[in-house]
Amino acid sequence: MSDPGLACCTPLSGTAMSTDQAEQVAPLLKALADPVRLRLLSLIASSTTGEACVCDLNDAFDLTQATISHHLKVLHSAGLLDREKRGVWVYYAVRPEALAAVADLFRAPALAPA
Amino acid sequence: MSDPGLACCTPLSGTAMSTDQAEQVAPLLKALADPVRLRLLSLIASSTTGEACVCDLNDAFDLTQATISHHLKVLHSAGLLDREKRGVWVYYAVRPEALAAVADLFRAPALAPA
DNA sequence: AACGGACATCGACGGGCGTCGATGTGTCGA
DNA sequence: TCGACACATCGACGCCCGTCGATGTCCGTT
Repeated sequence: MSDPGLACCTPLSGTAMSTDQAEQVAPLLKALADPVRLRLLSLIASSTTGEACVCDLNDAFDLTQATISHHLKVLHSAGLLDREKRGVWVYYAVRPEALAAVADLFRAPALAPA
Repeated sequence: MSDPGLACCTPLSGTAMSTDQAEQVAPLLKALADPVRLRLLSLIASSTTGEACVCDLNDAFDLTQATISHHLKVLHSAGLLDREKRGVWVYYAVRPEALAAVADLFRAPALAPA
């Protein structure tokens, strides 16, 4: 053998993302990686008051109320949405810090070097 | 009934993400929403030459070569990685434009209004 | 107290995804 | 030419995820 393990190695400088970091960030991106949840987030963020109640969001999709509720729960559990119950209705609002954290992810040197 | 359909509506201003947009962006985020693929991207981006061959990446994980190859294919198919074969080895390099596009997503007014 | 509406939760179903071992393809060296 | 290596592809398996209908919980109204 010609010991090929030596020839191809460009040693990968040290500032790469750790396994723990990756496993911490992936769920956040997984929560965003769904067209329905993206539109939900967008609808809430683009509302005049910065928040929206479930009944509004429900009408924007051809999906069951149970499904919308599930998606909102995913976004809320991921820390992307705030949830506030007022009377009979429940209002969701985006958490700008969470979105900013995601945006910074792709400008951090480990992922966007130049 | 008190016609509750009228009371809770905060009309959702017009600049929300369309269904087509959401279905176009979701696959990109889905490609990123995996801890292994995040680390792969990070390892490649943080290498001194800006690229890495599969044999290097393979050693960084406790996964089969087939699995790493699969993840690299996903990232490549999503337009996040460039692929170049040189001799026996295959080198992958990040496409900064694709990452920038993702970063801009979360600074666009539809998702990050303030 | 009783009814109805808003939203969450539950259980189930189907499809997609991550992982694997095995095999195929291309390249280099002996 | 033959063998070894780097990497891709191919089924196959198990599991998670999106969706649904049905049901539960809370609140306001009458």
